[in-house]
Amino acid sequence: MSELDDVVLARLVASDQRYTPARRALVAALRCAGGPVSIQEIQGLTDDLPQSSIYRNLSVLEAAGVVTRIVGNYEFGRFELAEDLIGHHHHLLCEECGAMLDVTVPPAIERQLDEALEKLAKRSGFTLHHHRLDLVGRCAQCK
Amino acid sequence: MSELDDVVLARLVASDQRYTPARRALVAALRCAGGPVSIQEIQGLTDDLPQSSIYRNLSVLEAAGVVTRIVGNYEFGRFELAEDLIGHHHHLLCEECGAMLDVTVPPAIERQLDEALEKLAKRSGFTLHHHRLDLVGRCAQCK
DNA sequence: TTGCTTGCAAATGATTTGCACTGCT
DNA sequence: AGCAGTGCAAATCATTTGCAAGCAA
Repeated sequence: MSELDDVVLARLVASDQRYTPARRALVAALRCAGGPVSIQEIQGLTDDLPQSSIYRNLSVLEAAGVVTRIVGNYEFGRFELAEDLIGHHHHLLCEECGAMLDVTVPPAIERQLDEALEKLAKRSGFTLHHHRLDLVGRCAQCK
Repeated sequence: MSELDDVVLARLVASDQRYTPARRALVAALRCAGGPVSIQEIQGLTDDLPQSSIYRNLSVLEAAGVVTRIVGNYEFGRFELAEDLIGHHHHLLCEECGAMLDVTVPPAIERQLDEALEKLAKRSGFTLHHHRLDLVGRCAQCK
């Protein structure tokens, strides 16, 4: 049981939830993925959990703040571990095959961006919680 | 008939499509909206076009390069005029009410960002086409 | 007339939910 | 025993599509 598991367990307990085998399998699958994964990919990574269980347990994990659900371009939903577990990052999104990969922007850029966005948001009376940045293009395989 | 209509007409013709009243109504609705709008909002903005016509015509307009389809946070799809028609911009996204508003980032920031992202993309063997930046938070009304 | 467009209703596909059952505690 | 978690199948919701009728070139 790794450090990550400890944190996950703590958050589930805080939400009055158990850390069941199915949930462990989901967290393990998300951890080894290099980016947000779809339900189908999760089914491949785990031993064929039924879809409904995947959806239901991902909802529980999301409510506990362990998992984040995002949506790619068109397609369906994708899931990843929460940013405070794996660090702030962004995504490379392949227009050809729909793959999504994690990518980290240099802190200097990130900082400048945050400052600029904060000003912009304020100008619109907007309370900024966070930003989302995707790099859209074509991945190495689809070139 | 405005300048925008001329461009739209030209692109539709280039796609072997007509600029019908329904399509004009859609373009007009998208033009007066201050950001990407949902199908429901479009239904409110136009004189109750049937959903299927809205979807079908938006597809035609998207194929002609006039309209871009994006997807908000969870919810459903949203549509806006193509960036080359209304200019490069980003979105303010309200977590509370789901509203999406256009926002423009200062060119200086935009330029630095582009350079940094281009380097990052190259490092992953990725061909960068464009980027997408959303400011997520709470809008003035939902504060 | 010929073919694109329309509008309804039915089909699709991702996601959610009802319900009976299993397995912890 | 009591309650949360499971898995199937049915329901839901946005979106797409088939098809018959309308309209424009």
